[in-house]
Amino acid sequence: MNSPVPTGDDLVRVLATLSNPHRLRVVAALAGRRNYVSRLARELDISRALLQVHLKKLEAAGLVTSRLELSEDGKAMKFYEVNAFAVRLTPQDIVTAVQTLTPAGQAPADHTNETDEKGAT
Amino acid sequence: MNSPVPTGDDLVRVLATLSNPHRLRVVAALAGRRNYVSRLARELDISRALLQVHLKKLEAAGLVTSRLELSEDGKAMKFYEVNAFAVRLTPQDIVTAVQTLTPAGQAPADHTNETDEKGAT
DNA sequence: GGCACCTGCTAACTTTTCTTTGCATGTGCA
DNA sequence: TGCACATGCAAAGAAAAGTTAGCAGGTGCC
Repeated sequence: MNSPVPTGDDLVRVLATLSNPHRLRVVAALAGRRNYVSRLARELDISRALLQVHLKKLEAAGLVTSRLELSEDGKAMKFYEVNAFAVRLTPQDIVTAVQTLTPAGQAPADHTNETDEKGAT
Repeated sequence: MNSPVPTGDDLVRVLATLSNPHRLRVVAALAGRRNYVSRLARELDISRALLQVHLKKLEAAGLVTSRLELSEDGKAMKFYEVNAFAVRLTPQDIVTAVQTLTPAGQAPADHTNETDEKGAT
């Protein structure tokens, strides 16, 4: 894990991710039961391509997790499930979060491909 | 008030509003003490025009309130203060919120100019 | 082989959001 | 009058996000 306590940048990322109706619906759908991409797309009635993009964002924000599995008949299926999370948003929480916000103008670190680096700095 | 319980659309609006570093900083700054536009702009070191746009969004989302006041020396100053709010975000909360989401493709009602309509429907 | 499933990618387009620039108004004061 | 400080707004450009369309690959089965 990166940091046990979410930084301001993390918060921004999570909020940005959840501020989209499609993604909200995806999370809600997965909260019931895990599902694989094609089926979820049919159930939500959106294109698979579109769903894939949203799922990637959700995963990048750490809100869902994917797992590639092989069904009995040998087909590759990517299952997604929601991670447990709980964000509280009050003015005071924001005061705290802002303290760990990357200063304007700088890139807030890319959490896209981060398995688990352990730097010895 | 419109509805005591925030609808899914409200949630999306709030999250979209708070998913911006500038606006997060504004909320944090106002959480300490209320302030007027020009001064706040100087303190946050952003242009007044930019701040104004962000403040409008925050107000539209119901997160801050503005009040035009006249200083002792007669100058008009617009003070902003944060409203108390508390949003909880868990998968389960999202399941609930999604139930009151405007179906895709439709306009989610414009809360921009809403003083306090009381419809007799 | 042809069809029905599954995944993954990207180029291109549309839409939304963000930000700057510039000008308008008003006050008080030297 | 000219300067400092306050507000407000809109046009226009730049950047980011959302969406579609089309292609690739793979498996199993009739």
